[in-house]
Amino acid sequence: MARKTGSHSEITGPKIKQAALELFARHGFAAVTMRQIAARVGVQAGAIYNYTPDKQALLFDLLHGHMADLLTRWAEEQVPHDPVAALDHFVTFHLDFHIQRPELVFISYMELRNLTEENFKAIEEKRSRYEKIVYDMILKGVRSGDFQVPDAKITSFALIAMLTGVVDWFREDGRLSSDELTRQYCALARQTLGVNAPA
Amino acid sequence: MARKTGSHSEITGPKIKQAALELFARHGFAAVTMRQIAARVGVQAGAIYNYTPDKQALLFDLLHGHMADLLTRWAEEQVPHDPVAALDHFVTFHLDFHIQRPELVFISYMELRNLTEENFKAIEEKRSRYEKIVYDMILKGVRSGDFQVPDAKITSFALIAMLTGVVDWFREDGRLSSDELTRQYCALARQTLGVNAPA
DNA sequence: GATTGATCTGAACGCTGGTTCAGTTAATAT
DNA sequence: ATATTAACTGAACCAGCGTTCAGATCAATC
Repeated sequence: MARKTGSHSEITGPKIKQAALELFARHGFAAVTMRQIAARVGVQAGAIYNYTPDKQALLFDLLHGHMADLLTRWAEEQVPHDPVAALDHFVTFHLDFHIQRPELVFISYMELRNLTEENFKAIEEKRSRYEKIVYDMILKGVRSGDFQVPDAKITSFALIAMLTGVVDWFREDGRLSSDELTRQYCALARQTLGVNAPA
Repeated sequence: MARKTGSHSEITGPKIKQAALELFARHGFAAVTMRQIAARVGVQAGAIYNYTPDKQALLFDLLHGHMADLLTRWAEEQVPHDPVAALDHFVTFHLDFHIQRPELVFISYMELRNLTEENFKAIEEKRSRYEKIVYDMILKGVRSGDFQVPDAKITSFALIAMLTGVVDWFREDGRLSSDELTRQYCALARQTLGVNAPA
């Protein structure tokens, strides 16, 4: 046997990415073998190398695509000028985007150390760009007097951490709908940033 | 050659744990080999098996010890009755404890999936106990009217995430001292929990 | 200073890992 | 129908894995 009936690169390629994503998320990059990925696609291990130069590239493509997607989507957003409205908008966007891709979020945090140095830098650069967006947003609100925080930098980290941490426990079929979740977190974020805080 | 000069189990044992901790934190459990751990201790791989039955136990001991330590320390704390003071006290304790053990915190989150099911349950049980402490603290403050939050459960997750996230970026030799950090986060946590929020 | 037990070496075991590639088959174009 | 190309198999390669263990050496005791 060799080529399978109905085999197509437009099919197999994405299938491999998806299989790799799921397995990396569940067991971790280092613990997953090329043969496991292949088995999930229904193919032999060697076939994967028609689609990726090596295992490392498989991981990098996932992470890089994720970050690129995040930045592109944000760039397409129409951000309100009012700082409080902008905060709500960001919280909604961030939760929405991350909740839809729990596995990618997971491995983007967990598997950074399994990247080569060069690949790591590429991801880190994009991550910093995103963090700067949050930082700038907070700074703007602080300057306008809408936000009141002990330290803008710390608060930006804290905000991202508390938002992104949602993927650790949120389930679509759980107690809260994603709409409710967003509403709750908008309120929580406002409090954290000291909206309406006593002067 | 066989036994090394100056070899002692009281020395080698802890050294192995420490080496495993550092390497697991840096490269991930699955990516670290017994030979790497041994090399760092200055010993052959076989010698490790005088101190641990296998690699899995090495990981579990680290995680289990960490969680046990956390719960024990907290049990020794004298928690104030006033909800706001209790919050400050918790934030201080949590940051302090976690900042002193960044590697353990790291692997306690990252390497859970590399535990056997049985070992995982043991850790998870302790983790839940800790989360319940936070949840109860928040609930108490909400009932007394000192805190105002959209949802106590969500807020407990958000609080833990934003506090624990500190180990991702905090460095002892950075811009902030750990004292300043604690102060900032106490203020931030108060805001997040809606202390002094308008009714 | 001889004996004994704790501590470690060094080599080996069986297995599995990522990766390669010559060969085979399905799809496509002629 | 035939030729060509794209997709995949299956087997192999070798390095490295966790783990074991007989034997060597040091430290402690008497």
